[in-house]
Amino acid sequence: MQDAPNRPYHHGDLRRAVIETALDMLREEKGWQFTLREVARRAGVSHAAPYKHFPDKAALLAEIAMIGFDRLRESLSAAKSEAPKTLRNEITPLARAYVAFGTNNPALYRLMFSAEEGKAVGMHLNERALAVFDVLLEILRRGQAAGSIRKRPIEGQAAAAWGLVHGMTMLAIDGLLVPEKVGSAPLDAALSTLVEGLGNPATQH
Amino acid sequence: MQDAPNRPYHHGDLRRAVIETALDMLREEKGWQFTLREVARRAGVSHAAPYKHFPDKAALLAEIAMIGFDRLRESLSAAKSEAPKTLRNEITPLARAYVAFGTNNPALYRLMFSAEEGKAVGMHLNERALAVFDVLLEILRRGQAAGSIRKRPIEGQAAAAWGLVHGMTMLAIDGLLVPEKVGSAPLDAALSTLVEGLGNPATQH
DNA sequence: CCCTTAAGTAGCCAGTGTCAACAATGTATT
DNA sequence: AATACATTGTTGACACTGGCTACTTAAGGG
Repeated sequence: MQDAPNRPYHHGDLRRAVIETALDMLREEKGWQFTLREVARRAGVSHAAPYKHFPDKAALLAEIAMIGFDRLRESLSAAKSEAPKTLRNEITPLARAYVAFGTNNPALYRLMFSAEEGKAVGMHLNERALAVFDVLLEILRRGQAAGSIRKRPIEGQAAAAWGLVHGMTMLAIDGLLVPEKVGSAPLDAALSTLVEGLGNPATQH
Repeated sequence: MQDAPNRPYHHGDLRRAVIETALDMLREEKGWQFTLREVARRAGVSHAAPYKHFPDKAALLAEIAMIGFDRLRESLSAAKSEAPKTLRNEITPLARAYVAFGTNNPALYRLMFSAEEGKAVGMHLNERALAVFDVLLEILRRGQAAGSIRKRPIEGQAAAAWGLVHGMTMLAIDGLLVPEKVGSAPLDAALSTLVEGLGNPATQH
């Protein structure tokens, strides 16, 4: 990662580089220490350079969080297109993709739920975040229409699904899904319980 | 909250006072800013006084987290003794008590899952934390024995229940359970989905 | 009366966000 | 082509915070 010694004075595309570097850092997670100076250091640039592209730290973080939502939505959409078996069983790969995103980008996922000063609410009402939620709502809607999912208010079912995957993601990130407590395949177990809860009992699983 | 002007030089029971103050601070949540100096300030002592009772910040935090587990277990046990209707429906008040604990002590709850350097794992394998989990396991066990809960590996069912309540708690703490996304009574909806997933379909709900 | 304990005071040290002043580079205008 | 200007970097510093550590001072017990 040594910079070329004769790297040009002007980086060329620092804005993007800063964001990329920051995303990398958020993938590593070591202790949620995210400092602007460290970003600059890793980007091979002076500690004040990022200020030419972002007014302050919060602005960079906000932008990155939004990118996080985009990527999460992409992951979910990708997972959705596979496994077209039962509509009802489309929930499982979707949930798996969700948790995988979180465990693969632990600090980024935390940032997206940052809770710093209740700022998270604003982010989650942004259209890019709502688009993620829509992937879930859409599946539930179609499942209900096809009769594979219980007829209940979808927002409530969405709450259950979201709550479960968010919880499992957080527990996984924190390394708390240890066999001593939750057995050897906690995610499998939790997801099948979820599917039983959402699914229409009149249909076979 | 003014200190008596002629407060004695020796506090008398500062250790306990520090812990109490810290617990109060963790109940307020404002931005997860927990500094030793602030604790000392609120306890009305000098910023170095706590060091006579705790080797460092981490030690204080660890002790407080353990107290958190004790209190959570107490809350759950209290909720369990009420509502003795169906065994299966004992899950709901238990879950409600869990989420209530989290929302009432937001920063404390976060601390208990702190994830700082994977330190959370150790805490959660401590007997005082396992005691919390046992409340849940016990109910599931009895429910299975009575036939009101599906016969499945309990650790898996526990994973589902824990994941869901943890997720809902976190979302609630972060203020993300907004009607726009999850409707007006997300917790109710999520819990009934959970109960359907755990419950034995042969039994009426 | 001394000596241990528990408190207070002062300060070090390391980081961090941010800003201001300067330098290099690219771009536009004359 | 030459010069002015705007962009985008660099360097250095400031303010502040927060953990932690000496050293000093009060209180209380043998």
